[in-house]
Amino acid sequence: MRPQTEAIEAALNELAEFSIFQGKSREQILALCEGGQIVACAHRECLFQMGDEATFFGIVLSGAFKLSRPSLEGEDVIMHFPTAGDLVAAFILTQPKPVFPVTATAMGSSRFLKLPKETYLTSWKAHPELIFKVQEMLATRMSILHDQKVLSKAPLSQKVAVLLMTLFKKNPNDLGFVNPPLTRKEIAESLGSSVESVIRIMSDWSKQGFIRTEDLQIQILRPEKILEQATFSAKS
Amino acid sequence: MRPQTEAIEAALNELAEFSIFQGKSREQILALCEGGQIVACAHRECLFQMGDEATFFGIVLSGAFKLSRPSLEGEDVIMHFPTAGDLVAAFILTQPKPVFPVTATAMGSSRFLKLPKETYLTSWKAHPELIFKVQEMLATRMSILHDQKVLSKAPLSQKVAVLLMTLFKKNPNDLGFVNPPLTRKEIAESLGSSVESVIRIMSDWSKQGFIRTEDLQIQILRPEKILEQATFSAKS
DNA sequence: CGCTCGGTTGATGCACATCAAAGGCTGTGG
DNA sequence: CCACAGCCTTTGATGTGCATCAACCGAGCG
Repeated sequence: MRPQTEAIEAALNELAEFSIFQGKSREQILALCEGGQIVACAHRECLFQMGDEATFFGIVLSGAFKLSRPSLEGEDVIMHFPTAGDLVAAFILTQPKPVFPVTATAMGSSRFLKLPKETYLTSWKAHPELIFKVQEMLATRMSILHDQKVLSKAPLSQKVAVLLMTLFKKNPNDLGFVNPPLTRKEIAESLGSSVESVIRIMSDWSKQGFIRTEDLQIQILRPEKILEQATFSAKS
Repeated sequence: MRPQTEAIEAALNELAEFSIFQGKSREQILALCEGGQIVACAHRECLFQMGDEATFFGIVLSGAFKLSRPSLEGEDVIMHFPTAGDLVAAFILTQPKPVFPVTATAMGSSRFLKLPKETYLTSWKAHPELIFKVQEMLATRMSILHDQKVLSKAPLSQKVAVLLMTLFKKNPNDLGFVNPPLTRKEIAESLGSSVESVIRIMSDWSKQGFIRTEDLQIQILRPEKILEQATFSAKS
Protein backbone atom coordinates (compact mmCIF):
# COMPACT_ATOMS: atom_id res chain seq x y z
CA MET A 1 0.00 0.00 0.00
CA ARG A 2 1.37 3.34 -1.02
CA PRO A 3 1.91 6.03 1.58
CA GLN A 4 -0.65 8.36 0.00
CA THR A 5 -3.38 5.80 0.40
CA GLU A 6 -2.38 5.36 3.99
CA ALA A 7 -2.68 9.06 4.60
CA ILE A 8 -6.13 9.09 3.10
CA GLU A 9 -7.19 6.19 5.25
CA ALA A 10 -6.02 8.15 8.23
CA ALA A 11 -8.29 10.99 7.15
CA LEU A 12 -11.21 8.68 6.54
CA ASN A 13 -12.92 9.61 9.77
CA GLU A 14 -12.97 13.23 8.74
CA LEU A 15 -14.17 12.41 5.25
CA ALA A 16 -17.00 10.24 6.47
CA GLU A 17 -18.42 13.23 8.33
CA PHE A 18 -18.69 15.42 5.28
CA SER A 19 -22.14 15.79 3.77
CA ILE A 20 -20.89 14.92 0.32
CA PHE A 21 -20.10 11.39 1.48
CA GLN A 22 -23.18 10.80 3.60
CA GLY A 23 -24.52 7.31 3.13
CA LYS A 24 -21.29 5.99 1.65
CA SER A 25 -19.31 3.13 3.13
CA ARG A 26 -15.64 3.54 3.95
CA GLU A 27 -14.73 1.38 0.98
CA GLN A 28 -16.79 3.52 -1.34
CA ILE A 29 -15.20 6.68 -0.01
CA LEU A 30 -11.75 5.23 -0.52
CA ALA A 31 -12.67 4.33 -4.09
CA LEU A 32 -13.95 7.84 -4.75
CA CYS A 33 -10.70 9.30 -3.43
CA GLU A 34 -8.55 7.20 -5.70
CA GLY A 35 -5.30 8.80 -6.72
CA GLY A 36 -5.78 11.49 -4.12
CA GLN A 37 -3.16 13.11 -1.99
CA ILE A 38 -3.39 15.24 1.08
CA VAL A 39 -1.80 18.66 0.86
CA ALA A 40 -0.90 20.73 3.91
CA CYS A 41 -0.90 24.46 3.20
CA ALA A 42 0.62 27.13 5.38
CA HIS A 43 -1.06 30.46 5.92
CA ARG A 44 -1.20 32.40 2.65
CA GLU A 45 0.07 29.47 0.69
CA CYS A 46 -1.42 29.17 -2.76
CA LEU A 47 -3.21 25.98 -3.72
CA PHE A 48 -3.72 26.91 -7.34
CA GLN A 49 -3.60 30.04 -9.45
CA MET A 50 -6.33 31.44 -11.60
CA GLY A 51 -5.56 30.49 -15.19
CA ASP A 52 -3.74 27.28 -14.31
CA GLU A 53 -4.97 24.23 -16.11
CA ALA A 54 -7.35 22.41 -13.79
CA THR A 55 -5.92 18.93 -13.44
CA PHE A 56 -7.46 18.31 -10.06
CA PHE A 57 -10.33 19.15 -7.76
CA GLY A 58 -10.71 18.37 -4.11
CA ILE A 59 -12.16 18.72 -0.65
CA VAL A 60 -11.11 21.00 2.16
CA LEU A 61 -10.18 18.80 5.10
CA SER A 62 -9.50 21.45 7.69
CA GLY A 63 -8.96 25.16 7.88
CA ALA A 64 -10.22 27.37 5.09
CA PHE A 65 -9.27 28.91 1.78
CA LYS A 66 -10.21 32.01 -0.08
CA LEU A 67 -11.07 31.94 -3.76
CA SER A 68 -10.24 35.25 -5.33
CA ARG A 69 -9.70 37.02 -8.63
CA PRO A 70 -7.73 40.17 -9.28
CA SER A 71 -9.67 43.10 -10.66
CA LEU A 72 -8.31 45.24 -13.45
CA GLU A 73 -6.89 47.62 -10.88
CA GLY A 74 -4.94 44.72 -9.39
CA GLU A 75 -6.95 44.46 -6.20
CA ASP A 76 -8.20 41.03 -5.25
CA VAL A 77 -11.89 40.30 -5.07
CA ILE A 78 -12.85 37.33 -2.93
CA MET A 79 -15.55 35.09 -4.38
CA HIS A 80 -15.93 32.41 -1.76
CA PHE A 81 -14.60 30.98 1.49
CA PRO A 82 -14.60 27.19 1.28
CA THR A 83 -14.22 25.52 4.68
CA ALA A 84 -13.91 21.94 5.89
CA GLY A 85 -16.07 19.60 3.86
CA ASP A 86 -16.51 21.97 0.94
CA LEU A 87 -15.77 20.89 -2.58
CA VAL A 88 -13.42 23.00 -4.63
CA ALA A 89 -13.26 23.20 -8.43
CA ALA A 90 -15.37 20.10 -8.98
CA PHE A 91 -17.97 21.63 -11.24
CA ILE A 92 -15.61 23.19 -13.75
CA LEU A 93 -14.06 19.86 -14.67
CA THR A 94 -16.85 19.00 -17.08
CA GLN A 95 -15.41 21.48 -19.56
CA PRO A 96 -13.14 20.14 -22.32
CA LYS A 97 -9.98 21.90 -21.17
CA PRO A 98 -10.79 23.31 -17.77
CA VAL A 99 -8.90 26.22 -16.27
CA PHE A 100 -9.22 27.45 -12.68
CA PRO A 101 -11.37 30.58 -12.72
CA VAL A 102 -10.01 31.78 -9.38
CA THR A 103 -6.92 31.63 -7.20
CA ALA A 104 -7.12 29.59 -4.01
CA THR A 105 -5.14 30.74 -0.99
CA ALA A 106 -4.99 29.14 2.44
CA MET A 107 -6.30 31.18 5.38
CA GLY A 108 -4.29 29.88 8.28
CA SER A 109 -2.72 26.46 7.96
CA SER A 110 -5.16 24.19 6.19
CA ARG A 111 -5.36 20.75 4.72
CA PHE A 112 -6.75 19.80 1.37
CA LEU A 113 -7.46 16.47 -0.27
CA LYS A 114 -6.39 16.80 -3.87
CA LEU A 115 -8.11 14.43 -6.29
CA PRO A 116 -7.19 13.97 -9.94
CA LYS A 117 -9.58 15.28 -12.56
CA GLU A 118 -9.93 11.78 -14.00
CA THR A 119 -11.34 10.48 -10.75
CA TYR A 120 -14.18 12.95 -11.09
CA LEU A 121 -14.79 12.21 -14.74
CA THR A 122 -14.91 8.47 -14.16
CA SER A 123 -15.59 7.24 -10.60
CA TRP A 124 -17.68 10.22 -9.53
CA LYS A 125 -19.55 10.38 -12.80
CA ALA A 126 -20.74 6.84 -12.25
CA HIS A 127 -22.67 7.92 -9.14
CA PRO A 128 -25.60 10.10 -10.11
CA GLU A 129 -26.56 10.86 -6.51
CA LEU A 130 -23.03 12.06 -5.89
CA ILE A 131 -23.12 14.34 -8.90
CA PHE A 132 -26.49 15.58 -7.72
CA LYS A 133 -24.94 16.40 -4.38
CA VAL A 134 -22.23 18.35 -6.14
CA GLN A 135 -24.96 20.20 -7.96
CA GLU A 136 -26.70 20.90 -4.70
CA MET A 137 -23.57 22.37 -3.16
CA LEU A 138 -23.09 24.44 -6.25
CA ALA A 139 -26.66 25.67 -5.94
CA THR A 140 -26.09 26.87 -2.37
CA ARG A 141 -22.98 28.66 -3.47
CA MET A 142 -24.89 30.32 -6.27
CA SER A 143 -27.52 31.27 -3.76
CA ILE A 144 -24.90 33.03 -1.62
CA LEU A 145 -23.83 35.02 -4.65
CA HIS A 146 -27.45 35.94 -5.29
CA ASP A 147 -27.92 37.02 -1.71
CA GLN A 148 -24.96 39.33 -2.06
CA LYS A 149 -26.10 40.67 -5.38
CA VAL A 150 -29.49 41.58 -3.98
CA LEU A 151 -27.67 43.83 -1.52
CA SER A 152 -25.85 45.74 -4.22
CA LYS A 153 -27.68 48.96 -3.40
CA ALA A 154 -27.88 48.35 0.32
CA PRO A 155 -25.71 50.27 2.78
CA LEU A 156 -22.36 48.71 3.55
CA SER A 157 -23.29 47.92 7.14
CA GLN A 158 -25.99 45.62 5.85
CA LYS A 159 -23.56 43.79 3.60
CA VAL A 160 -21.11 43.26 6.43
CA ALA A 161 -23.87 42.03 8.70
CA VAL A 162 -25.11 39.53 6.10
CA LEU A 163 -21.60 38.27 5.43
CA LEU A 164 -20.83 37.71 9.09
CA MET A 165 -24.13 36.01 9.78
CA THR A 166 -23.85 33.81 6.70
CA LEU A 167 -20.45 32.56 7.74
CA PHE A 168 -21.57 32.24 11.32
CA LYS A 169 -24.58 30.15 10.41
CA LYS A 170 -22.58 27.98 8.04
CA ASN A 171 -20.28 26.79 10.81
CA PRO A 172 -22.18 27.41 14.03
CA ASN A 173 -20.24 27.76 17.18
CA ASP A 174 -21.19 27.99 20.83
CA LEU A 175 -18.94 30.91 21.47
CA GLY A 176 -20.22 32.88 18.53
CA PHE A 177 -16.99 32.89 16.57
CA VAL A 178 -17.21 33.61 12.90
CA ASN A 179 -15.53 30.90 10.88
CA PRO A 180 -13.21 31.24 9.06
CA PRO A 181 -11.41 34.02 10.96
CA LEU A 182 -11.30 37.11 8.76
CA THR A 183 -9.28 40.26 8.59
CA ARG A 184 -11.12 43.51 7.83
CA LYS A 185 -9.27 43.55 4.56
CA GLU A 186 -10.70 40.20 3.60
CA ILE A 187 -14.18 41.36 4.48
CA ALA A 188 -13.66 44.41 2.32
CA GLU A 189 -12.33 42.37 -0.56
CA SER A 190 -15.25 40.03 -0.32
CA LEU A 191 -17.78 42.86 -0.37
CA GLY A 192 -16.06 45.10 -2.87
CA SER A 193 -15.51 47.94 -0.46
CA SER A 194 -12.55 49.51 1.31
CA VAL A 195 -10.87 48.37 4.53
CA GLU A 196 -11.41 51.70 6.19
CA SER A 197 -15.15 51.65 5.68
CA VAL A 198 -15.42 48.14 7.06
CA ILE A 199 -13.37 49.14 10.06
CA ARG A 200 -15.55 52.14 10.78
CA ILE A 201 -18.67 49.99 10.76
CA MET A 202 -17.21 47.20 12.85
CA SER A 203 -15.55 49.35 15.45
CA ASP A 204 -18.91 51.00 15.84
CA TRP A 205 -20.43 47.60 16.59
CA SER A 206 -17.59 46.80 18.94
CA LYS A 207 -18.24 49.98 20.90
CA GLN A 208 -21.91 49.07 21.13
CA GLY A 209 -20.96 45.59 22.33
CA PHE A 210 -22.44 43.69 19.42
CA ILE A 211 -19.19 42.04 18.46
CA ARG A 212 -15.71 41.51 19.83
CA THR A 213 -12.50 40.89 17.97
CA GLU A 214 -9.48 39.12 19.29
CA ASP A 215 -6.69 38.24 17.01
CA LEU A 216 -8.72 37.83 13.80
CA GLN A 217 -11.37 35.88 15.67
CA ILE A 218 -14.61 37.79 15.35
CA GLN A 219 -17.05 36.95 18.09
CA ILE A 220 -20.71 37.81 17.71
CA LEU A 221 -22.06 38.78 21.09
CA ARG A 222 -25.49 40.00 20.03
CA PRO A 223 -26.67 38.06 16.98
CA GLU A 224 -30.07 39.78 17.15
CA LYS A 225 -28.47 43.17 16.81
CA ILE A 226 -26.42 42.09 13.83
CA LEU A 227 -29.43 40.46 12.22
CA GLU A 228 -31.31 43.69 12.72
CA GLN A 229 -28.60 45.44 10.74
CA ALA A 230 -28.93 42.75 8.11
CA THR A 231 -32.67 42.82 7.68
CA PHE A 232 -33.58 46.45 8.05
CA SER A 233 -31.56 49.14 6.45
CA ALA A 234 -32.26 50.83 9.76
CA LYS A 235 -30.61 54.16 10.34
CA SER A 236 -30.86 56.27 13.45
CA MET B 1 -51.01 10.51 -29.22
CA ARG B 2 -51.80 13.35 -26.87
CA PRO B 3 -51.82 16.93 -28.13
CA GLN B 4 -48.93 17.95 -25.85
CA THR B 5 -46.66 15.36 -27.32
CA GLU B 6 -47.58 16.57 -30.77
CA ALA B 7 -46.66 20.10 -29.83
CA ILE B 8 -43.29 18.95 -28.57
CA GLU B 9 -42.66 17.02 -31.76
CA ALA B 10 -43.39 20.18 -33.64
CA ALA B 11 -40.72 21.92 -31.59
CA LEU B 12 -38.24 19.12 -32.09
CA ASN B 13 -36.29 20.98 -34.72
CA GLU B 14 -35.70 23.81 -32.32
CA LEU B 15 -34.76 21.48 -29.51
CA ALA B 16 -32.26 19.55 -31.60
CA GLU B 17 -30.32 22.76 -32.16
CA PHE B 18 -29.78 23.46 -28.48
CA SER B 19 -26.37 22.64 -27.10
CA ILE B 20 -27.83 20.66 -24.24
CA PHE B 21 -29.17 18.08 -26.70
CA GLN B 22 -26.17 17.90 -28.98
CA GLY B 23 -25.46 14.36 -30.01
CA LYS B 24 -28.89 13.09 -29.05
CA SER B 25 -31.26 11.44 -31.47
CA ARG B 26 -34.80 12.74 -31.91
CA GLU B 27 -36.15 9.74 -30.04
CA GLN B 28 -33.83 10.40 -27.13
CA ILE B 29 -34.83 14.02 -27.03
CA LEU B 30 -38.47 13.09 -27.02
CA ALA B 31 -37.85 10.71 -24.15
CA LEU B 32 -36.01 13.40 -22.17
CA CYS B 33 -38.95 15.75 -22.67
CA GLU B 34 -41.49 13.32 -21.36
CA GLY B 35 -44.44 14.89 -19.64
CA GLY B 36 -43.45 18.28 -20.97
CA GLN B 37 -45.70 21.03 -22.17
CA ILE B 38 -45.03 24.14 -24.14
CA VAL B 39 -46.05 27.38 -22.51
CA ALA B 40 -46.50 30.61 -24.43
CA CYS B 41 -45.90 33.67 -22.29
CA ALA B 42 -46.91 37.20 -23.16
CA HIS B 43 -44.64 40.15 -22.36
CA ARG B 44 -44.32 40.55 -18.61
CA GLU B 45 -46.12 37.35 -17.95
CA CYS B 46 -44.79 35.47 -14.97
CA LEU B 47 -43.59 31.90 -15.44
CA PHE B 48 -43.05 31.22 -11.76
CA GLN B 49 -42.73 33.22 -8.59
CA MET B 50 -39.88 33.18 -6.16
CA GLY B 51 -40.89 30.99 -3.22
CA ASP B 52 -43.20 28.76 -5.24
CA GLU B 53 -42.52 25.07 -4.86
CA ALA B 54 -40.42 23.99 -7.81
CA THR B 55 -42.40 21.21 -9.46
CA PHE B 56 -40.86 21.76 -12.86
CA PHE B 57 -37.83 22.97 -14.74
CA GLY B 58 -37.47 23.65 -18.43
CA ILE B 59 -35.86 25.12 -21.49
CA VAL B 60 -36.44 28.48 -23.10
CA LEU B 61 -37.63 27.82 -26.65
CA SER B 62 -37.78 31.36 -27.94
CA GLY B 63 -37.68 34.88 -26.60
CA ALA B 64 -36.17 35.53 -23.20
CA PHE B 65 -36.97 35.74 -19.51
CA LYS B 66 -35.56 37.65 -16.60
CA LEU B 67 -34.83 35.97 -13.30
CA SER B 68 -35.16 38.47 -10.50
CA ARG B 69 -35.51 38.84 -6.75
CA PRO B 70 -36.98 41.75 -4.84
CA SER B 71 -34.61 43.53 -2.49
CA LEU B 72 -35.69 44.60 0.97
CA GLU B 73 -36.62 48.00 -0.41
CA GLY B 74 -38.98 46.29 -2.84
CA GLU B 75 -36.93 46.97 -5.94
CA ASP B 76 -36.23 44.06 -8.21
CA VAL B 77 -32.70 42.85 -8.79
CA ILE B 78 -32.17 40.87 -11.97
CA MET B 79 -29.93 37.83 -11.63
CA HIS B 80 -29.92 36.41 -15.12
CA PHE B 81 -31.38 36.62 -18.61
CA PRO B 82 -32.02 33.12 -19.94
CA THR B 83 -32.54 33.04 -23.72
CA ALA B 84 -33.40 30.36 -26.26
CA GLY B 85 -31.71 27.07 -25.42
CA ASP B 86 -30.99 27.97 -21.81
CA LEU B 87 -32.01 25.71 -18.98
CA VAL B 88 -34.05 27.18 -16.17
CA ALA B 89 -34.30 25.88 -12.62
CA ALA B 90 -32.73 22.51 -13.43
CA PHE B 91 -30.02 22.56 -10.83
CA ILE B 92 -32.17 23.36 -7.83
CA LEU B 93 -34.26 20.24 -8.27
CA THR B 94 -31.73 18.05 -6.52
CA GLN B 95 -32.81 19.53 -3.22
CA PRO B 96 -35.33 17.59 -1.14
CA LYS B 97 -38.13 20.14 -1.37
CA PRO B 98 -37.01 22.64 -3.95
CA VAL B 99 -38.34 26.18 -4.08
CA PHE B 100 -37.72 28.67 -6.86
CA PRO B 101 -35.07 31.12 -5.65
CA VAL B 102 -36.11 33.77 -8.18
CA THR B 103 -39.11 35.01 -10.11
CA ALA B 104 -39.14 34.40 -13.86
CA THR B 105 -40.82 36.97 -16.09
CA ALA B 106 -41.12 36.93 -19.87
CA MET B 107 -39.40 39.73 -21.79
CA GLY B 108 -41.51 40.04 -24.89
CA SER B 109 -43.64 37.11 -25.91
CA SER B 110 -41.66 33.94 -25.28
CA ARG B 111 -42.09 30.21 -25.34
CA PHE B 112 -40.97 27.79 -22.70
CA LEU B 113 -40.86 24.02 -22.56
CA LYS B 114 -41.98 23.04 -19.10
CA LEU B 115 -40.75 19.66 -17.90
CA PRO B 116 -41.84 17.93 -14.72
CA LYS B 117 -39.34 17.66 -11.89
CA GLU B 118 -39.63 13.89 -11.99
CA THR B 119 -38.35 13.78 -15.54
CA TYR B 120 -35.15 15.40 -14.34
CA LEU B 121 -34.80 13.19 -11.31
CA THR B 122 -35.28 10.01 -13.36
CA SER B 123 -34.67 10.24 -17.11
CA TRP B 124 -32.10 12.99 -17.00
CA LYS B 125 -30.34 11.55 -13.99
CA ALA B 126 -29.71 8.38 -15.97
CA HIS B 127 -27.53 10.27 -18.45
CA PRO B 128 -24.31 11.40 -16.79
CA GLU B 129 -23.13 13.37 -19.82
CA LEU B 130 -26.40 15.25 -19.78
CA ILE B 131 -26.04 16.10 -16.10
CA PHE B 132 -22.47 17.15 -16.81
CA LYS B 133 -23.75 19.46 -19.48
CA VAL B 134 -26.17 20.95 -17.00
CA GLN B 135 -23.24 21.46 -14.67
CA GLU B 136 -21.30 23.10 -17.43
CA MET B 137 -24.10 25.56 -18.15
CA LEU B 138 -24.33 26.27 -14.47
CA ALA B 139 -20.61 26.92 -14.38
CA THR B 140 -20.84 29.51 -17.15
CA ARG B 141 -23.66 31.19 -15.30
CA MET B 142 -21.58 31.26 -12.15
CA SER B 143 -18.75 32.69 -14.15
CA ILE B 144 -20.96 35.56 -15.32
CA LEU B 145 -21.80 36.32 -11.71
CA HIS B 146 -18.10 36.29 -10.87
CA ASP B 147 -17.32 38.62 -13.74
CA GLN B 148 -19.87 41.04 -12.40
CA LYS B 149 -18.64 40.75 -8.85
CA VAL B 150 -15.11 41.58 -9.89
CA LEU B 151 -16.46 44.86 -11.21
CA SER B 152 -18.02 45.84 -7.90
CA LYS B 153 -15.65 48.77 -7.44
CA ALA B 154 -15.43 49.66 -11.12
CA PRO B 155 -17.16 52.71 -12.56
CA LEU B 156 -20.69 52.17 -13.77
CA SER B 157 -19.78 52.72 -17.40
CA GLN B 158 -17.56 49.69 -17.22
CA LYS B 159 -20.33 47.55 -15.78
CA VAL B 160 -22.73 48.58 -18.51
CA ALA B 161 -20.14 47.90 -21.18
CA VAL B 162 -19.42 44.43 -19.83
CA LEU B 163 -23.10 43.60 -19.59
CA LEU B 164 -23.84 44.66 -23.14
CA MET B 165 -20.84 42.86 -24.56
CA THR B 166 -21.59 39.70 -22.59
CA LEU B 167 -25.11 39.54 -23.93
CA PHE B 168 -23.94 40.48 -27.37
CA LYS B 169 -21.35 37.73 -27.48
CA LYS B 170 -23.76 35.18 -26.09
CA ASN B 171 -26.12 35.58 -29.03
CA PRO B 172 -24.03 37.10 -31.80
CA ASN B 173 -25.80 38.98 -34.49
CA ASP B 174 -24.71 40.47 -37.77
CA LEU B 175 -26.45 43.73 -37.12
CA GLY B 176 -24.96 44.13 -33.68
CA PHE B 177 -28.19 43.90 -31.77
CA VAL B 178 -27.98 43.07 -28.11
CA ASN B 179 -30.12 40.10 -27.30
CA PRO B 180 -32.44 40.08 -25.41
CA PRO B 181 -33.68 43.63 -25.97
CA LEU B 182 -33.35 45.53 -22.73
CA THR B 183 -34.84 48.65 -21.24
CA ARG B 184 -32.51 50.97 -19.34
CA LYS B 185 -34.42 50.05 -16.25
CA GLU B 186 -33.58 46.38 -16.74
CA ILE B 187 -29.93 47.23 -17.23
CA ALA B 188 -30.01 49.21 -14.03
CA GLU B 189 -31.77 46.45 -12.12
CA SER B 190 -29.26 43.96 -13.37
CA LEU B 191 -26.30 46.09 -12.31
CA GLY B 192 -27.71 47.40 -9.07
CA SER B 193 -27.70 51.01 -10.13
CA SER B 194 -30.29 53.63 -11.02
CA VAL B 195 -32.05 54.12 -14.36
CA GLU B 196 -30.93 57.71 -14.61
CA SER B 197 -27.25 56.86 -14.31
CA VAL B 198 -27.53 54.17 -16.96
CA ILE B 199 -29.30 56.58 -19.28
CA ARG B 200 -26.65 59.24 -18.81
CA ILE B 201 -23.92 56.79 -19.75
CA MET B 202 -25.73 55.32 -22.72
CA SER B 203 -26.91 58.58 -24.22
CA ASP B 204 -23.33 59.66 -24.04
CA TRP B 205 -22.34 56.64 -26.11
CA SER B 206 -25.20 57.31 -28.50
CA LYS B 207 -23.96 60.86 -29.05
CA GLN B 208 -20.50 59.52 -29.75
CA GLY B 209 -21.98 57.02 -32.20
CA PHE B 210 -20.93 53.88 -30.30
CA ILE B 211 -24.46 52.54 -29.98
CA ARG B 212 -27.92 53.18 -31.31
CA THR B 213 -31.25 52.42 -29.71
CA GLU B 214 -34.46 51.82 -31.52
CA ASP B 215 -37.46 50.58 -29.66
CA LEU B 216 -35.60 48.62 -26.95
CA GLN B 217 -33.27 47.14 -29.55
CA ILE B 218 -29.78 48.23 -28.62
CA GLN B 219 -27.41 48.15 -31.56
CA ILE B 220 -23.68 48.17 -31.01
CA LEU B 221 -22.06 50.17 -33.78
CA ARG B 222 -18.52 50.26 -32.42
CA PRO B 223 -17.77 47.11 -30.43
CA GLU B 224 -14.13 48.17 -30.04
CA LYS B 225 -15.15 51.37 -28.34
CA ILE B 226 -17.45 49.56 -25.95
CA LEU B 227 -14.80 46.96 -25.22
CA GLU B 228 -12.40 49.75 -24.47
CA GLN B 229 -14.85 51.00 -21.86
CA ALA B 230 -15.05 47.48 -20.52
CA THR B 231 -11.36 46.75 -20.23
CA PHE B 232 -9.83 50.01 -19.16
CA SER B 233 -11.42 52.14 -16.56
CA ALA B 234 -10.33 54.84 -18.95
CA LYS B 235 -11.31 58.35 -18.10
CA SER B 236 -10.64 61.40 -20.19
C1' DC C 1 15.83 46.88 14.93
C1' DG C 2 13.63 47.35 10.83
C1' DC C 3 9.95 45.01 8.55
C1' DT C 4 5.47 43.54 7.45
C1' DC C 5 0.77 43.06 8.91
C1' DG C 6 -3.49 44.27 11.05
C1' DG C 7 -6.11 47.83 12.91
C1' DT C 8 -7.62 52.80 13.51
C1' DT C 9 -8.75 57.76 12.72
C1' DG C 10 -9.50 62.11 10.31
C1' DA C 11 -9.96 65.14 6.14
C1' DT C 12 -11.40 65.58 1.46
C1' DG C 13 -13.78 64.73 -2.80
C1' DC C 14 -16.38 62.45 -6.23
C1' DA C 15 -19.48 59.08 -8.53
C1' DC C 16 -23.70 58.05 -8.01
C1' DA C 17 -28.38 57.95 -5.93
C1' DT C 18 -32.29 60.59 -5.30
C1' DC C 19 -35.85 63.83 -6.28
C1' DA C 20 -38.44 66.41 -9.56
C1' DA C 21 -40.53 67.34 -13.88
C1' DA C 22 -41.62 66.48 -18.54
C1' DG C 23 -42.52 64.36 -23.21
C1' DG C 24 -43.54 60.34 -26.37
C1' DC C 25 -45.81 55.97 -27.03
C1' DT C 26 -49.19 52.14 -26.29
C1' DG C 27 -52.99 50.12 -24.84
C1' DT C 28 -57.59 50.34 -22.81
C1' DG C 29 -61.99 51.51 -21.43
C1' DG C 30 -65.73 54.85 -21.36
C1' DC D 1 -62.47 58.69 -30.62
C1' DC D 2 -60.78 60.77 -26.78
C1' DA D 3 -59.02 60.48 -22.03
C1' DC D 4 -56.29 58.39 -18.98
C1' DA D 5 -52.89 55.36 -17.08
C1' DG D 6 -48.50 52.92 -17.51
C1' DC D 7 -44.18 52.52 -19.25
C1' DC D 8 -39.87 54.18 -21.19
C1' DT D 9 -36.78 57.82 -21.77
C1' DT D 10 -34.63 62.13 -20.78
C1' DT D 11 -32.54 66.26 -18.31
C1' DG D 12 -31.34 69.07 -14.43
C1' DA D 13 -30.49 70.13 -9.45
C1' DT D 14 -29.10 68.49 -5.05
C1' DG D 15 -27.25 65.56 -1.66
C1' DT D 16 -24.42 61.79 0.46
C1' DG D 17 -22.16 57.26 1.34
C1' DC D 18 -18.11 55.70 0.85
C1' DA D 19 -13.53 55.63 -1.58
C1' DT D 20 -9.27 57.70 -1.22
C1' DC D 21 -5.28 59.65 0.79
C1' DA D 22 -2.41 60.28 4.65
C1' DA D 23 -0.83 59.24 9.18
C1' DC D 24 -0.08 56.60 13.15
C1' DC D 25 0.04 52.62 16.62
C1' DG D 26 1.01 47.93 18.45
C1' DA D 27 2.45 43.26 17.74
C1' DG D 28 5.03 39.61 15.93
C1' DC D 29 9.27 38.21 13.58
C1' DG D 30 13.72 37.26 11.35
